Amino acid sequence: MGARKQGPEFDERMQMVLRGIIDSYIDHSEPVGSRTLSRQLEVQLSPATIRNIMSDLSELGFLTQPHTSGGRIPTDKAYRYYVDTLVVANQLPSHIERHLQELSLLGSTTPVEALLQNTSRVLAGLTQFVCLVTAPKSEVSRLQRIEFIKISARKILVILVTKSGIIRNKIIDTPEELAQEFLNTISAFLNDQFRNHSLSQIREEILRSMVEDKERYDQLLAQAVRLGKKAFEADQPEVLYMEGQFNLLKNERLRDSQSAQQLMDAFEHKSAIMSILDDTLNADGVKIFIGIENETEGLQECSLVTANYQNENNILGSIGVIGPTSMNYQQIIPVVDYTAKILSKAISEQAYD
Amino acid sequence: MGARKQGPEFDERMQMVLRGIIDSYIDHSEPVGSRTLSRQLEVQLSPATIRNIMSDLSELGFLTQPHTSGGRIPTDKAYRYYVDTLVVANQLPSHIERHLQELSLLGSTTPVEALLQNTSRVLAGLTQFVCLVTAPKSEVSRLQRIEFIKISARKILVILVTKSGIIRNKIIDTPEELAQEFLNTISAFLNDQFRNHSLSQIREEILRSMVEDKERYDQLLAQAVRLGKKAFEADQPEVLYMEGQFNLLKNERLRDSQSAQQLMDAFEHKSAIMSILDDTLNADGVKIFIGIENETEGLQECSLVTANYQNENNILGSIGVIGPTSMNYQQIIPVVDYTAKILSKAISEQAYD
DNA sequence: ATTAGCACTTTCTTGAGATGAGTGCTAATA
DNA sequence: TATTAGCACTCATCTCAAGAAAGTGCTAAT
Repeated sequence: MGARKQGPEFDERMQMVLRGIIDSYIDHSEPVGSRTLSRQLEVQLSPATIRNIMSDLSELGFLTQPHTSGGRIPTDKAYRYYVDTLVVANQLPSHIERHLQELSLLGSTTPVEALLQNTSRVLAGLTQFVCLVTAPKSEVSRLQRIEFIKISARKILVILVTKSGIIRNKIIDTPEELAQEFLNTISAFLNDQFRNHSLSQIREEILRSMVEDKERYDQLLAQAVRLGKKAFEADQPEVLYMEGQFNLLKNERLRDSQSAQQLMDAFEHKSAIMSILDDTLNADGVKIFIGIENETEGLQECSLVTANYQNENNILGSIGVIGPTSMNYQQIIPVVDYTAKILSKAISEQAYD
Repeated sequence: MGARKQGPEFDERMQMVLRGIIDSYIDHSEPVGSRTLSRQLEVQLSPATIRNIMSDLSELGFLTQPHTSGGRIPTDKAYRYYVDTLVVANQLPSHIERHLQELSLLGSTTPVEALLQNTSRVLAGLTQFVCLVTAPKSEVSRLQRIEFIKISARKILVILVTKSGIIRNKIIDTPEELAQEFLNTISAFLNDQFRNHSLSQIREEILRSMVEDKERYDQLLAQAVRLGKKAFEADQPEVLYMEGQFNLLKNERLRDSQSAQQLMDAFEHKSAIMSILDDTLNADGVKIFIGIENETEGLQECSLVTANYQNENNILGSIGVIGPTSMNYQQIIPVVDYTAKILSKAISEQAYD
């Protein structure tokens, strides 16, 4: 004991053992013991040696023992190390690639909403986990067209089309009746003024002009700004497509009533999940959250693998997969990555110019 | 034996016992035996007598025994008899009534879609079962307004607003570029022609005029019919709002992996469930499907309680609750009934005139 | 017609081995 | 000095038997 300076050192053989344990646990979902591992490893190591190494790994916090005997399982820290340095992402199997490419064949009249939902569904089916897709953020979506349609005396339907292909409907009340003619003038004005601006930008500009131009309003401008304000108000919650919640119930580990309940509760709080995804929006490539790294209650026995999708101009939203921490990262990572790329491509082609 | 003519007769006491068993089973979800029941029943009957009656009820197909001993449970037939003749629907508890009334306070700018989804969510929360709400059938929905918006050279956004408040967006391709001016003329024409007609009616009329007027088309009419055909085509699947799928997992009986899996599979096939709901559209009041009466695979250990909602003119769609066959019908029936009425009221107020 | 009594079933629970996989430690080995 | 064999020990799981609880059908008494 006194000979060592600061706990066991982390050499190559330790890596091998750790990788072996994680691989085995990912495959079989069962604690792995020294004897079993000794048989599986390519390098010849006796169970006793492996036990020593395992003991060191436990001390370093990479392994735990569910029971005093009965093998060890990787900790979240181990998975983190695994995905950061050990894992080499697999080649994407061709049948999966083909499957995903169908998404991009959906045809140009498919609404973006359907495209997103389909992506979510396909990805959930392929991974057999829970799949998430956020709709393009209205923050960055640029205005393609806005239109007002009078549907009754004091109700106006607002149609808002963004460059990224999102179509939003909204009904607004007006204090007095406005003629359709007049509405057309206003929408023409707004289109002219704000086309290609991002929605959040537009909101700001409208607010600003309400303050600045307060006195020198003419009738039209006043109405335009007033309607515009209502029309662009971000009062609808952002949309999150979620599919395959039931897949997780197939997982033994997560099925005991307590975890299951927690999970389902977590899924009901879409806003919490959405905010995690939003936090990844500036990151590039695939990002992974393992176990306790997820702050959301109920997801702490799960891992989340996310990636962003984008058009030529902006990062629009993100996709994600939630599965057990012992998911097969080697497979999932390239699948998520590729899906994001396919979706980016599809949504770019969809965009209106 | 020889004395009785055709099996046991069904007298009042038998009814009492049957009701007692069902009530008890609904409460505790556990097979009920003669001794237990004897203690619970108001009328004094010895366990032995009850055993005799139970034996008769078994013979008549109202009870089964999961094991040779260990009490009996009601069959689907028993539940059917129960809801048909024994059950007296409870008064709606006031806290539930209050809860539901909030739905009608959602304000007139709430899109109908949000109203439906909210209804589904609230009902799922109240019942702790799965709740379904179908969107108003396009068959019966009457046209309020149609509008074409050109969003790129060969793409047109169709906005279709129905009297019942549904707003549908759709993108159609056109072979040649059409000016917005021209589109306005066409939508004016279509609005004039078809306002207040039901969508299915419109579809028919368009098809008819395509055949009849084949030669004497003028340019405008031809385009109007062509665009109208695409715009009114029923190519989007009808929408079904489903909430609370996870609630069923709380139910012991349905949680074993097999049933759970089947259930989840059933929920994935929304179209099948939708068609059940559609079949109830001409029925009045609350309708109940018990266990094997559900033809849909996977729902055969569940009961479905449905009711329709409507506006002044038409039955629009239906709502439903799916729970275990041993659900508390006395409570659920009035809840579903009342919810349908609230929804009818809310949606009528929403309608555009 | 109803009920008490009784023998018999069946499930569930409990506790006592037996089994198997794994562990830590020590001493022997290369 | 690093590795390995050996050994005693731990723990979860399986099996089995025995007993308790609850229920059933049948028969005979009321």
